[in-house]
Amino acid sequence: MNRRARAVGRAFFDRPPEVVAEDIIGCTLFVGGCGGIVVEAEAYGQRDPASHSFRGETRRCRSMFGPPGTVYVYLIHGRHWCLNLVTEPEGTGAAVLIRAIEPTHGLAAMHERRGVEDERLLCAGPGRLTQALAITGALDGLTLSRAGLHVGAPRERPPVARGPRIGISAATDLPWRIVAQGSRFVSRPIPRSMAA
DNA sequence: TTCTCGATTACCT
DNA sequence: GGTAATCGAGAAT
Repeated sequence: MNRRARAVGRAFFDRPPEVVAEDIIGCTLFVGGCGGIVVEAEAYGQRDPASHSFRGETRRCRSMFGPPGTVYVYLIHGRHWCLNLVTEPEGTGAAVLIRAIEPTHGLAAMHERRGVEDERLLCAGPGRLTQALAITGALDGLTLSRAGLHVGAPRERPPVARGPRIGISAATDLPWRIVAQGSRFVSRPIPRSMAA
């Protein structure tokens, strides 16, 4: 890529999470000169028992109830940060979890932060992605622009596949995990038997 | 105040 | 394949 993609507007996030999760596949995501192409995302909706917002607004998930385009970053298992982007309907705790990108820019910095040689393992997983991009809880609650996050519209929309979300114990029947079909940079492929 | 467990990852067998 | 690491949020007491 020789030129930055046009940034998506607030309207991009003014849609339900399952729609944003699908449309963000193929978009570019950059932070501080590092980033790449989004290849995996999950939707978390209102009244979704797998979502942090299911039990209402708490100190941790307060950012999920902010306006669409708000950044929600939380710590999981005491060591990994996970990056979410809030969608509409505003105030209901709907968001999209960015799980993996195909790294294209700032590879040296990302390799250094991750400490791995294999390019495929740089950003394949929510915790790996945030480590590679140096995203922490300091960004929680900020808008995309204030957080220094740049989401760009895709040049072309890749074919996607849907399947059940990973690592949850509730609402496992919803096919709200979206991946770029055939990408080797996803955290794990969707089993053919579970594809929706 | 204490206890339990998690939208994960890396390392070990 | 199994499991330790590690710590904060939320539930339970």
